[in-house]
Amino acid sequence: MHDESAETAERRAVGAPPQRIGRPRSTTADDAILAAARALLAEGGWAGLTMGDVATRAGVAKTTLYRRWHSKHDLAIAAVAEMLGTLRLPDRGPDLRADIEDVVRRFAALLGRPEMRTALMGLVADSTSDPALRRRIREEVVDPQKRLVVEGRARAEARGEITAPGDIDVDLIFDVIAGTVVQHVLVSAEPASDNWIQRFTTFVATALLPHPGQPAHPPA
Amino acid sequence: MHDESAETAERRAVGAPPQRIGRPRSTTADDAILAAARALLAEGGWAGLTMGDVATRAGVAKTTLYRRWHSKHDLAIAAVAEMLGTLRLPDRGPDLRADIEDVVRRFAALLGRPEMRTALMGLVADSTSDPALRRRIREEVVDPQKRLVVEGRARAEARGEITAPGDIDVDLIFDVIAGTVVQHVLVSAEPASDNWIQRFTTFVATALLPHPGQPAHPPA
Amino acid sequence: MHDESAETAERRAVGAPPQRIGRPRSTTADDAILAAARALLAEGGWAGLTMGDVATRAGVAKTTLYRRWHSKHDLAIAAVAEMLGTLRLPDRGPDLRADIEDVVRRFAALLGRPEMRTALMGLVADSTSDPALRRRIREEVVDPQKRLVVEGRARAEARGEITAPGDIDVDLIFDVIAGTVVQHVLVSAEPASDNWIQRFTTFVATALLPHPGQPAHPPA
Amino acid sequence: MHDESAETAERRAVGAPPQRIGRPRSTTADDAILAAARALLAEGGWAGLTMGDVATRAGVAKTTLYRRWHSKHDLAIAAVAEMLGTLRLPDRGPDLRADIEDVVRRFAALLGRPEMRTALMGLVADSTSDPALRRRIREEVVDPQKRLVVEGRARAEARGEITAPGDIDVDLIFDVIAGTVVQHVLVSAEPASDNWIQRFTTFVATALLPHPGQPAHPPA
DNA sequence: CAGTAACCGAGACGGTACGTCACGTCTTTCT
DNA sequence: AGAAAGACGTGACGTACCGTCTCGGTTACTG
Repeated sequence: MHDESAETAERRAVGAPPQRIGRPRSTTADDAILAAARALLAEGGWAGLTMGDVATRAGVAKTTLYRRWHSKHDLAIAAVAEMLGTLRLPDRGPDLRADIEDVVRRFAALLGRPEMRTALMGLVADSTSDPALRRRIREEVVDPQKRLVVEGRARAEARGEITAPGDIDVDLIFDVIAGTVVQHVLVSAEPASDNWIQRFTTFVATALLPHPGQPAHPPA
Repeated sequence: MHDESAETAERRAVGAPPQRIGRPRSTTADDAILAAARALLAEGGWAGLTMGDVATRAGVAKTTLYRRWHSKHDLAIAAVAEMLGTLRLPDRGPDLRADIEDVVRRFAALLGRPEMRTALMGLVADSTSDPALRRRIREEVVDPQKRLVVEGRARAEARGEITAPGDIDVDLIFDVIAGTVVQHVLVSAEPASDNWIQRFTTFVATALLPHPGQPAHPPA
Repeated sequence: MHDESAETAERRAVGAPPQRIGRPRSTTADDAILAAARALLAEGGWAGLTMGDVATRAGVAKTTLYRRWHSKHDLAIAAVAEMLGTLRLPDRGPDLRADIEDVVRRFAALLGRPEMRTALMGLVADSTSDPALRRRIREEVVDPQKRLVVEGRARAEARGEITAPGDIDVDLIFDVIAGTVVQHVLVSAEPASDNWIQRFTTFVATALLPHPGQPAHPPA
Repeated sequence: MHDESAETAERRAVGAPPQRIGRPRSTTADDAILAAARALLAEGGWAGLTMGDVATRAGVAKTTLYRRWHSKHDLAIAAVAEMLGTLRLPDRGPDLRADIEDVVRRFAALLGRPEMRTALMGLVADSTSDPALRRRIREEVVDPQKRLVVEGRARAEARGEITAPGDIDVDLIFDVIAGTVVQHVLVSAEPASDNWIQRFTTFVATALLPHPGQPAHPPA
């Protein structure tokens, strides 16, 4: 996302000259820009995210914007990544099912925010014919979230719910959860009700822990 | 998709006068336009689908194009719907697992075509901030495919694999299959290998038919 | 203006078969079309004269319209010529000055009608880069009006106001009167008030009959 | 014609800061655009004046063009006004007749240029149904040329050819000269030959200075 | 009285220009 | 050297009108 400023932060951290020559970049601009971008995404969708409008609303020149992010895609990735970075598992969960339910609920809530779903789908759409963009999205947006599945697996193992880590296929579980929630919320366009979350959680938990005595589905 | 001509086709089906007054629309233009649209989608992605280019490549005036479809969205929906309409279950499947595997494989193959994934994601992206578009996509593109799940359930019941139709939640199963395949192929950007298809099929089948004696996952 | 029908009329006049084979043209359509054309010119100016709108308002198909006039220009010429054909000198005038004043007044009144000035200027504008159109306008619209000057000269000679016809240069007088009125009404955009008509008439009459004792201009 | 830049020029003239912030407008673009507009008018008439073609030929983007002039009309007015601004009376004329003859000759020469007559008539035509446009044409194109008549009258008075300024009605004389030349050159479509100029000059001079001893018309 | 030729309405068709908008770059002055 | 301002080239948008064409159907004269 950021290019030079990330580089700058790194240099600063290792003790290199902390200040490049010339006027330093405004520290407040970044936040103002991202906030403006999110607001415009929420209001006008992917097409409403206009570089000119972002600059105007952030009280910043277009030049400043492009100095930090090279394109609309870069800016959108930055905005999305920041929001996704806030996803967390709860501190304590009684069992795997509760952890699954929790992550489904949190992810669905995130997709309920218009700026999130708009940016995410806009990026995915453009990435279908742009391998470089697709790679960046995967690396900076998608893959970091797999930590949730990895952590859930570790907890399940610690609790003794599963015996071998191989019993849980992280990539597959992640695709099932993320894909299904996106499909339900954005394509089927139905709200992620408590009932739906219960049904989906049961579905996933049954696939992972197929205890025979458990009912397959709760009543809808 | 079509507006007036769809209405016409319907009228024709019920036996009303099949020919409206005035010069009839060119019968070849529709196919040429849809073919051109698909070609451009495959070559240039969602942004490459330009009304002017579609018209040029189809050997047709832009006005002709707009006479049939009111917008780029309408055109894309028509192109997508036509491609999706070809999805079929195989004539005979030995069991539910084979039917699941088959539909996953076919859907993944369809998403492997660039014109398909490009149009589908472009539409979904734009629909995130356009409820009317979202509704049309759901009605004309998504919902018709649920027939595959309904038919699979009917077969499973006929075979005695499930005892009550309520054991299979059509909407949920559909969202799981469609969402997961899309996420895997388009977002995670990994090919739908045979191995992956097997693992995912096992996952779904286990959730639906949680026989205790069956291993949860085949070796990756 | 009309092409085939003019030819038909000619044939009829010389006694040739008065009726071509096939269905004869609707006799009411011509008037309806010209009336519609004039109405649209008056309402929307030159740009408001749309072949499609003319057809719609006349309750006629565009085909019918183009069968009679080959282009928008042809149609406008027909509409203008019909209106100009109504210009007449009064039956009796006491002297040359009165005849001049009268023709100025009538021509100014005609140019006061929006459909007239709109069509006339639209045609002249397009004719500046279209010699064929310019020739047709001159022959069918402009030159026929010179009869007014010729007739005025004949009357003046009959009255003894001038001794030789060469004293009055028909083409020049026509250009002075027509051009000045157009310039005043359409370009300078001032109304052709009685006072202005008097001043202009005096100007022309003075140039033609330069009696020394007469004041050059009445008080404005 | 120009909107903001005209305002800027004015500010600059009174000594205010001559440079607004931001990138200044290209100084060469204006001339290139007006030259391209004149060339296209000369080649293709009023219909040949296409905003897209002007931009292409001027080596400029269409947006640049619309940033300076809001419409085809604005652009044409600018082009015409610039050409008309070059009209001058000769430094010294022996008498009123020579001044009249000179201005007629110069104006006829100007109308002989296709870009001039095309733009002028195109504007006048469109102005017949657009009062705002008509007003702008009068103010920016027509009225400034009345200075020629005013100056000619001042000279005639200085020479003693006329005793009172009221003997020459500026507006009327202007309409007569401008209107007649336009009518002759553009509508009657005859060249402004020396002979015609002499005859018309005599006509005007006779009306203004009706000396009895002078022959009314030279031999044609 | 059937043919037939030209008419009529409706409207689709290829083409061309319109004026607007967003992108991402460039060019200026100021800090 | 960063920042604000805004002009710049590019290219797509969806609309409107032109003049042509292609239908089904309607008159009249003609053989």
